[in-house]
Amino acid sequence: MQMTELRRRVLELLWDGRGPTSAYQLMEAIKLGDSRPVGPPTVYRALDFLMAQGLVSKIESLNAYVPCVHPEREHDCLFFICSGCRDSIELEDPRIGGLLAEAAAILGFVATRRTVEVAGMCAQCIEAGAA
Amino acid sequence: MQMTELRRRVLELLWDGRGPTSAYQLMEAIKLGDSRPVGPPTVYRALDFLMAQGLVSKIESLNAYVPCVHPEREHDCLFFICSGCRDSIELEDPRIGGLLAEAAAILGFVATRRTVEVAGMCAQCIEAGAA
DNA sequence: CTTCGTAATGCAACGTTATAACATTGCGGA
DNA sequence: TCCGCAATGTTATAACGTTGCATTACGAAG
Repeated sequence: MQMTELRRRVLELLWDGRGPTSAYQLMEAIKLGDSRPVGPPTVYRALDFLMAQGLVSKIESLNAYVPCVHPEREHDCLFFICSGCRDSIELEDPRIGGLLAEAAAILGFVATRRTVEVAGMCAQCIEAGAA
Repeated sequence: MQMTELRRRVLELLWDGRGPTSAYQLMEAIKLGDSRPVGPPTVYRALDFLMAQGLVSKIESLNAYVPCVHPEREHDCLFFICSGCRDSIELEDPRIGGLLAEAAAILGFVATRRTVEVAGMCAQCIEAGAA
């Protein structure tokens, strides 16, 4: 048993949402959207599942969640988070993963998860003159 | 007016603590240590100040705080966080900053803050057989 | 086609992290 | 002296996340 209605719904909401979405925003959207409201544990379980599948990532510095752009590939996500439009841009750069792996190797550290986030302002928001 | 008694106290507690320390742990330590208890805003304000000075970093994936190892230099912190001993190792690798700057430049993104965290297990904990 | 095991969800309560809004204190300079 | 501002105190509340246990749904073994 895997991709259920609820989990699909959460994933759709993440795709529809503009930018990183918090678990409580998802709860709210579910309550408003279809009928049946759900509690925090339900949403967090769905998110855990989706993250385990590599379909969703958590933006740690926002406590919010985004769909991954390349669910099919092994992903090594790298996020640029704009404080103007509140949206995030996901990139991939294998070189960063390489450097982190190298540093880990020197330390004898076995890595299981990575978080790489850059906060700032995107080109459009700068253009638009958001100070 | 700058480094006050309270702020110094918080910084000392971070240095004394083993590994990343949460704001509420700091509050607790202050309450136990000297006399006067403080509220959450006070601790968060002290942490904000210390982070602005580059003396402290927040580990976003733990919602906890650590003193920076090289407060004097421009720092581009990179953390390895061990799930065994709950401690973190701070490194510097200008090449990672370089790659992030390069990616930002391509996007036209102006970066103001970076978060690079690797979760996993450190050499000692692996040695000690922590599964 | 029933029974059983397990994955998934529902639900209530609680724990943890962080901020808002406003009052108070203390110290330096006009 | 009195004003102004940085820092802190205080209260309440918002936001994020988890524990523990009950219930439902569904597929496989008998």
